[in-house]
Amino acid sequence: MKSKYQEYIQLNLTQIAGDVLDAWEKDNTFERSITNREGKPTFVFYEGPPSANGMPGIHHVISRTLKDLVCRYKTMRGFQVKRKGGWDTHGLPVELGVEKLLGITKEDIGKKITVEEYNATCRREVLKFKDKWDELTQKMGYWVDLDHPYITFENNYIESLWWCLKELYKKGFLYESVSIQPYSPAAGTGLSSHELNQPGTYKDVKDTSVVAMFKATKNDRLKIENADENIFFLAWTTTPWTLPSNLGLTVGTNIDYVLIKTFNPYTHLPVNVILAKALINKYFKTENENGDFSSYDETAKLIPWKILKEFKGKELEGLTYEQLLPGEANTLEKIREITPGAQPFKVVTGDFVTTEDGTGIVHTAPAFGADDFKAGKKNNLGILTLVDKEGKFVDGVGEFSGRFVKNYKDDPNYTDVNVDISVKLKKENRAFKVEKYEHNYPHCWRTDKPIIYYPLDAWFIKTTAAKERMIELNNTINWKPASTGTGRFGNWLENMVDWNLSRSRFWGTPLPVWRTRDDTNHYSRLNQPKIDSIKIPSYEICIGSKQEFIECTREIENKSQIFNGFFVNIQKINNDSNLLKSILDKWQENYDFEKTDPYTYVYTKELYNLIESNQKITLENLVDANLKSHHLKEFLARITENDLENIDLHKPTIDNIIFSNHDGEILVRVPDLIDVWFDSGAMPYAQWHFPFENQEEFKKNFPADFIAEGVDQTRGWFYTLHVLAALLFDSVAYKTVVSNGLVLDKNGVKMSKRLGNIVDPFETLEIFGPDATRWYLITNASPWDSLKFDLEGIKEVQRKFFGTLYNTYQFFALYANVDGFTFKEKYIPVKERPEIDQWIISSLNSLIESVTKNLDDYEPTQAGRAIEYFLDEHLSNWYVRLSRRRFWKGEYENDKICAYQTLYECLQALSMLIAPIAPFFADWLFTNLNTVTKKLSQESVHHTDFPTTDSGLIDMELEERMQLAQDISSLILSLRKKVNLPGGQIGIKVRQPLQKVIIPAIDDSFAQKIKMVEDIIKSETNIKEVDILQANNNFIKKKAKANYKTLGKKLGAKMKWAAEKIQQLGDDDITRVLQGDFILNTDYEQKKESPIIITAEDIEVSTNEIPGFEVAVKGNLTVALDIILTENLKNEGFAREFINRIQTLRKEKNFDLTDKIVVNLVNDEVAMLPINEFNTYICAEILADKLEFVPKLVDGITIDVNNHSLTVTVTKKAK
RNA sequence: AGAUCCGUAGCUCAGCCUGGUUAGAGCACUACACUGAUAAUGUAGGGGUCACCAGUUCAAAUCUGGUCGGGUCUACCA
Repeated sequence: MKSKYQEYIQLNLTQIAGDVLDAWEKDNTFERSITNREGKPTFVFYEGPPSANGMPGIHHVISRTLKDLVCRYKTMRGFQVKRKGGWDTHGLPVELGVEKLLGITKEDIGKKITVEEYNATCRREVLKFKDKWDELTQKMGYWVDLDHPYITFENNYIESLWWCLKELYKKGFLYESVSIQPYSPAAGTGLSSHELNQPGTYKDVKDTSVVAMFKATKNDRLKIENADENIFFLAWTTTPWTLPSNLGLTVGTNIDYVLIKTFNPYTHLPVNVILAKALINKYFKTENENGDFSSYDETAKLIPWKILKEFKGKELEGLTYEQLLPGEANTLEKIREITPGAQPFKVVTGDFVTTEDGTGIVHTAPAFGADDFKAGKKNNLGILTLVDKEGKFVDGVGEFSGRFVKNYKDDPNYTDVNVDISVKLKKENRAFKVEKYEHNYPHCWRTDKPIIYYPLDAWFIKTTAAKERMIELNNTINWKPASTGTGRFGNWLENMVDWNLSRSRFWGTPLPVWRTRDDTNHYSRLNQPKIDSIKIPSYEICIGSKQEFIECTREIENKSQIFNGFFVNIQKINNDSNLLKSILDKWQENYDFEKTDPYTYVYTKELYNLIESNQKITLENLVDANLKSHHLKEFLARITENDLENIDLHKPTIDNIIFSNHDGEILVRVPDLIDVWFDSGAMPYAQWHFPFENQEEFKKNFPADFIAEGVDQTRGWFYTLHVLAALLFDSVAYKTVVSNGLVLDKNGVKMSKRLGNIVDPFETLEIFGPDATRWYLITNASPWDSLKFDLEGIKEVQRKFFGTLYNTYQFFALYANVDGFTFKEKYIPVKERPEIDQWIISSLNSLIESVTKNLDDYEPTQAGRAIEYFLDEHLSNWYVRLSRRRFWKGEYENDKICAYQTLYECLQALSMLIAPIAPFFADWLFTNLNTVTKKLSQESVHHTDFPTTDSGLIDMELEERMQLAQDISSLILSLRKKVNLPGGQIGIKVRQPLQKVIIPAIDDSFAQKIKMVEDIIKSETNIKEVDILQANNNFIKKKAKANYKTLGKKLGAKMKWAAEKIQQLGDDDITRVLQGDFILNTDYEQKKESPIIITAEDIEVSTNEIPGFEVAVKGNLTVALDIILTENLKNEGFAREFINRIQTLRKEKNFDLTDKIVVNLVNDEVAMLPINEFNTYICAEILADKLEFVPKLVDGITIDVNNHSLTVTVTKKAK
């Protein structure tokens, strides 16, 4: 045990952190903080996995500080808080990084580089910066288990994901469907929403837009005089290339439409058009309404128009129209070939229609828009995809066939087909307005070409099936801030769509669905999408575990079917193509595929071709050719138990696994991978390899009590966690979620590598230390507000908060070491200590209460600010300042011990209170204190219990009194500064004692309060007496002010008048108001008004005038200072000034605090009187044994006391 | 385009929920003081159209509606 408190020369936060970190590592402090709490209730925290293929930034420090502080706090509150780390390792960012590294594009994968090599690179690259992350984690003091993290690419992890998927599959929540997705014809690939949200993808472009005229077919409902013929629906589009694929027009049910008689501005033919009433102004000039039709010709500038009729959208529903751009490829027959029974070319209703743009009638091409697709499906419009995957028109679209809808090939001679379409429509009297339109349109970030929306096959999770339940569950979640939960997240849930799960990529969790060749698949290869959703082909299995590779059982048509798993040796097939050929030959002998099975025929022929031309054969080729497992037995190996351990569940290994059913039909895996968000959303289960292992562990750790991430995860991780918990376990995944805001640079701009305004977290931690950095991040702004990160702010925290705390400790250590205080004396009950001790302990307990409440509420900013306030305003600037003398004066007896015990308690409590936010400094402070006193058995502050409030020690009245003392002292000091002395001198130094201060009391209790703190005021301001003027004196003048709150309610409009009146009330009137009723409008009878009666509660009384004194006022507090300096006071002032000079000399000479000294002065008339008069006092202050005047001094030093020179010697007395 | 957060002193933020009197802190700046905690501290000063507009009200930084600016998320935009 040390007997002395460690003292330091200078505060070095970085060094403290380093030392403490070493100690933590040596003592396994983190591990023990968890094992210590074995058997205690658990507090469950989930770590959102970061991706380690990028460097950590300062913004990671904030969310991790937040997570860490909550976990540390809960640990100190007695919970066991396990924190498993994790790594997000799949996904696009990783793939893109690797592609950049290898200098390849997606198309090269499988060609220039094998999938195997590619994935191996991803696996290697993904944890590239793991060391850096681990370093950051440690240096910033983030306690998380780095030794047993979950890693999303590990087999066990993937297996759990598969279990989840199979559960969803069994419930019918996992389905395949065609959907309209962003697609880049230039790159030949679909794009994820993530890719679409890369910076710079949305660009303002000018496109040719056209308002097309769809001619209505004759119909009774449209039978209108003079308008039976030539009725057109106007519909606007910015993508004229979608017009040949048009199959419907969508109107809004409740939108008002009008039928207008006018002329086509291009052809000048009389037409009647239908559009939304709200949009008339867009196409017609008001002044031309009901213009002259008869004189109109093509030279006329003004086009007359008039409204013939109005409809609601509902009334238009079901009307039909003539196809706009008929061709061979889009005849009704063709449409019905693809979508049997389709009823296209009619008006339907949809809630997505607005009157913001266009005409209020939406041109609907189901293949090229998600809304269109939905509308098409709902109304049986059919589907037409007259543009192929390269982005050009297919055959049979007349003169447009073969033309690219945008310039995808960088053809210098490209002419815009959209313009040509518009021209054609103009000529045919089918265009009402053609113009360039500037809008924001997404582009493929890789090729910089505009994307199109295109139907693609995809797998979905049917989140919409549980929408209501998910909203219900969300309402039980504690969101910080609440608005994110109800707003951003709640809204998102309300507008939920099914989760598009599939990704056509290479590095990710494979979708574990195997199926037989089915003809619908061929559809898509023939460039037509499947329309039937949720259609399960006859043989399809979803694999939920590795075990099922050996054998998977599935109920099909009420029969249990067994599927066996095999490895396919593709290499052998390719090496031994003769063997394959002979198998094919033998099989073909017995069948005439050309007649019985045209698909098999086509694909068998293709397979022969491949063999003959010595090209690579894939598994797909074999399955297409309809080969069965018994045909291929030479190339297959049954999967056994022994294999299971080593199967890599990634591509391409997994794609070489097939299943066969009892007929030998082969099932191959569908090519998709799953969205990486599924990886992270399933971490509650997958991190434990649930349900294959750790079932108990899982139960104890689900759902989470708390998670926290950036607000950008709201629709990312927070959403996927929520979806999976709701669908799989009908539960929330987390009870509290804190979403923190962004970290911006000091100018409020988002940090990005591009702008070079990134703050390096390592450098920051190195320079300022982790504690100051964490404290700054937490207290500067609420976690959910975006934070303008400024290093100056950390500096301020360092100096102001940690500097002050360090100084306070240093002060304590200095004197405690002198006096040998080690808390060995009996504990003195707080109630028996001096009032100032009781006060600071009361404040401390109030602080504990507030910190606890705020941390329980996940409001760390408030907690931190409360601690700052306490330390600065209460402990340092008041308690220590006022108590200073108690520490260094007098004997080591009761009062001094009280002071030590009190300050010690405050420091110890502070070390605990700040422990969650500033873990290193807290432990440093705690250990410095505790190694000497051994008050607590724990070796680390993080193993202690968080302080609890002792409400018996809180004395609100005392705290109020002390506040009063502080305010009064502050007023007196300001008066001292202000007063003018006769000699022209401004201000009186605090060292110069003054006789008295006068404080008028509004009432008796106020007087009583001041009385109780008068000693403090006297010593703090160096004043001899405090004169309290009782309430009922005649000396002071009262002033009244209206209480707007109470009076406002009573008086309303008369308030202003009353306020002025009250302002003017004299002393007597005020007294009467205070004593009872008072009528403000004395002339109410004359004016026939009702009397305005005011009572004590309606006015606030203050005194701001004391005749003959200079006064200072703050609120209802007034002080007046007596500034007359008597000889006696002057002498004392002189003595104190002299003390100050000697003390400075002591310090300059580096004497110890306890050194006794001898002081000699050269005889001096001026100094003689005061110094002799206060000799004893001076000696006590400066620790002098002797203070004498002598005639002459050798080596004397000249000092200046109140503008008077003195020669002195100060010598240390031999011990 | 929708949702959401933000806009108060040169800077960082309180105050807004629950309307009320002269809108507060800290930093920075200036001056003066204090001093055995001293790279600390105190006092004073300058510095604000509380983004803008309208409304409700006796009274608006605060409540309501809108506009503008900034951030973020989401998006399928005809």
